[in-house]
Amino acid sequence: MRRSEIRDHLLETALRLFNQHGYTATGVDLIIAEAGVAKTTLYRHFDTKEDLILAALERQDEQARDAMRAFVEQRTSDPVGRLLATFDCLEAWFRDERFRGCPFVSAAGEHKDTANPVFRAAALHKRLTLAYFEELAHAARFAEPKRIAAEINVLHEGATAVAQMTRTAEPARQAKRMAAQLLAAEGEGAEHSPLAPSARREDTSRRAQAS
Amino acid sequence: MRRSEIRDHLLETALRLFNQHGYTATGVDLIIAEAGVAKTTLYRHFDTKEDLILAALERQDEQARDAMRAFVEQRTSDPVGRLLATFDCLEAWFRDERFRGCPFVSAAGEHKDTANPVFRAAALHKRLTLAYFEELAHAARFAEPKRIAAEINVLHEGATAVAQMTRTAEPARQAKRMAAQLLAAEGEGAEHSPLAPSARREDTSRRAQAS
DNA sequence: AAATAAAGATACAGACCTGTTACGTATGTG
DNA sequence: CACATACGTAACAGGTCTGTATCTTTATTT
Repeated sequence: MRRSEIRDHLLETALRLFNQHGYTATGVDLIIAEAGVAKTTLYRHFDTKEDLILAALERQDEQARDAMRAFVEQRTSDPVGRLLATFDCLEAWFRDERFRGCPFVSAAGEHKDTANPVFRAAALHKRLTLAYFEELAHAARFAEPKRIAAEINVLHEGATAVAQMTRTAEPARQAKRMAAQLLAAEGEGAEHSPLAPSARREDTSRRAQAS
Repeated sequence: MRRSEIRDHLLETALRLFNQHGYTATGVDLIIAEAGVAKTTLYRHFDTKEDLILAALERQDEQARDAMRAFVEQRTSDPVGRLLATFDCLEAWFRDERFRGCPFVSAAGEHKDTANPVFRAAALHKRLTLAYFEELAHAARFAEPKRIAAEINVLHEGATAVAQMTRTAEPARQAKRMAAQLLAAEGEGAEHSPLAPSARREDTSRRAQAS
């Protein structure tokens, strides 16, 4: 194993254990045992456990957002359809047997101080995710893309929290139906952009019923 | 201080510290120091720290649901208005400087195993809260009270999660607007009950804009 | 082949954690 | 008064945690 491979392997192992047991509850001894690596090796790559947590969160952030982007973009090219497809991505996540709630919300729950670097890393991920929703809402030419994105965001967080407690995938579908209804209502107002509004509205309602 | 008073005082202190720093991060030494009691006293009232956590969660569950009931019932007697008033209760919670996210979601985040008693206590609170929404939705004579309650629930959880990360109260108002829109749309269909539908619809849309 | 860098193994320091034990003190009751 | 009960103080047992120090082994590069 080369140096960078070991670092990657450590991050992947830590990520898995953090998601499985939580951040504080996962000791470095467990991490190195599962990774099959000596403690000196871990501390040569990361100065402290907090540094490891931060690196793991960064990696998780990239993985999660890249995965959603890829999932959504290969699903459809319709902007409104992509906004709705994000909920299918959620559903696939909830169906994963390893799903135990949002790692970033849990990180913020274990490090509640807003000045804490772990909290800030978690909050950054949420801002970047929201920015992606804004990107999609902007592409869909909604009159208020920021508001639409914030609404989608609330539905995402709500579905994730409910799924964390119930351990079912249903909240994703429910949130998707709610999103479809809200987006369809947006299309009816006069404030909507003129770009092919009737076609998109039709398309939206179709997606709302399907899948 | 009588025995029951000490127990109450310990629970209140533990509750405050758990919400401030998290469950694992709060040691019993800190709890007894803040409560001004000896360690033997704590362990005479609670066998283990987990028992203390469970008792604290039970207390928090009662307090939170009682507070929401009281808040909502003194606000209005209109069932739909009460469903919407739950979001005002949320907003007041978010405005509290001590707000650091939902303690039950955090508890579930620190004890991710569904067999863990702490997780189960947190999940129970969420089921009871959902039952209250169902009660309100039933009183509002919606055709599908369970679905309505689940939707309100998703919006509550979403607003809470977003507020946890942003530390603003805005998500409560946003979720309330979304709820108002969804509930108003419910009233328009033929599946709605015949009991004074137009009056309630009017009332609902008014609440949606106000406050 | 020698030199250099990285990883493994092991032990341990020092702090912190939960939970217990022993003993003294205050209060109220028979 | 005698006794029971509850709480306080203090020390500590036993474990776990993060992080370090020492030494050996492996692998790569020159």
